[in-house]
Amino acid sequence: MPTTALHNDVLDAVGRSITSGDVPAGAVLTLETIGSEHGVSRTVAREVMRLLEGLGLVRSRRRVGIVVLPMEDWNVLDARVIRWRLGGPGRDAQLRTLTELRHAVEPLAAAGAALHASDEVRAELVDLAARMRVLGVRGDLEDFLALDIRMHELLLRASGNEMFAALSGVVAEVLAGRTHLGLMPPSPAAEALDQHEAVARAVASGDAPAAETAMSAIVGEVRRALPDRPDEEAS
Amino acid sequence: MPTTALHNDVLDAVGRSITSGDVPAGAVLTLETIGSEHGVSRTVAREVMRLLEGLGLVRSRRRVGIVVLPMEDWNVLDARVIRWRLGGPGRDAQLRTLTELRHAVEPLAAAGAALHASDEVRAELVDLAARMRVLGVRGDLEDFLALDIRMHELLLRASGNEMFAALSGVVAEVLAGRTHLGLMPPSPAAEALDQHEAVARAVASGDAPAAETAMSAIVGEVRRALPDRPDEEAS
DNA sequence: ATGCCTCATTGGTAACACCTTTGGCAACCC
DNA sequence: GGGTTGCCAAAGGTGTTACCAATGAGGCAT
Repeated sequence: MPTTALHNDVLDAVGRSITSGDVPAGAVLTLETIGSEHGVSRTVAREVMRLLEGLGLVRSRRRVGIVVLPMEDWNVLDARVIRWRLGGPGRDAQLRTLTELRHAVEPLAAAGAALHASDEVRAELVDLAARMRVLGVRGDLEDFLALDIRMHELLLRASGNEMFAALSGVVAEVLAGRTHLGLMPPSPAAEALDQHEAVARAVASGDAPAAETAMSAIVGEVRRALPDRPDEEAS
Repeated sequence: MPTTALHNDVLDAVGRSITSGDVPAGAVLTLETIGSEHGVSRTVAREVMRLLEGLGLVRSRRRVGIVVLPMEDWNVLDARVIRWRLGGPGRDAQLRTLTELRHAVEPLAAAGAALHASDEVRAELVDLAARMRVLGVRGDLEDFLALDIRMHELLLRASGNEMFAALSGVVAEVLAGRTHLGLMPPSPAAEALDQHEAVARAVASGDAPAAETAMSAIVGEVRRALPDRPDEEAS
């Protein structure tokens, strides 16, 4: 809860209604309707609108109102937009594109971590991988998830690239969404546990290429486990 | 020019002063100072502050004011933040991290384009690569840049992943920054021209792995050409 | 068609009341 | 005396209302 509840509530409500497609592109809102719809004054409706404009969801034009923009204009990399879309009807497609993004970024981030991580981080990664194995074989999905998130976050933050680090929240949300949506097997695949340990070992020993390939295997596996896109070649 | 000039001017000014480190983390502003500093009312100062808050640059707290946040909290993937940082003193480091991001994303995007691009896009890519060779050997950097940007933008947009597509503006800015900052040889390397043609051919023929490796070569080459990282924080 | 007018709606300002938090100050207890 | 507690006042964001300016879409008249 960064700011006050008021703005966030209205922002969330309007943002969700747009990203869900409930209010389609081309639709026109006015400050008046936004305000009265949510019981706030025109001033805060304007601030909310500014935020939405900053996210590329709408564009305000004089005399006409606040027009909803098509998806091409959205800041789809923004954490709020991602969260809204993950909560809406496009959830599956969103998970797919995010997983592809992970596939692009996380291997390189792991390689970077192998080069730049502090000794503390290297040690924690090894520890995390070991504990993940324990929880994994036990089938304790919820606690496993927490460690999984922690591990990926650590790697991204230690990558030496703040662009990658900025994606750690997104990755966390993808991981959480995956297990809470029942897209995980009852107990993580042994291969996944192996690969997590491989990444931790590679980072700990500063072997960037090994970290990259191991991480690539992790994400690639997940990607394959996801519902295939309609027109993609059947694997 | 998304919104009105007024907001953008103030937003740019304050955003730049923060991202440049001119106003350090922990510094405290007030709506009053922002407003009077830039000759605007408190209301628009508040809207600007909300935007900055949305970008993770500041956080407003009652009774204390608007505190500048450390870089870890910034939305470094936002186009505005990137633009500000590219114009500031951290430009070189920013170019490095962005190039790493390109290295992560563009090969996968090219592979995606090989699978999903329309026939028109495939044809345009081949045409672009051919014209790039002509301009490249001629040493016409400015026109070459335009085609280069167009080609990368096309690939990202055709990748079938809106996350990748959302990065096309960023890539364009990196490419432009690179040539305008004199980081390009007087005439593009022959190998780069070859690889661009290879990408175009691979996408045209639907060969995703070839497109991926060729694009990886393009970005990897650029990455190597960049000044090696100067041990992070050397002022 | 062309040009002008109207008016809805955003852009921007000002003044106000409210609420939260901070920091000081004093009282109080050990 | 020193530290804890409690109260108070001011600072500054939060939210509202009222008001006017600018603008551009659509209609109307020529």
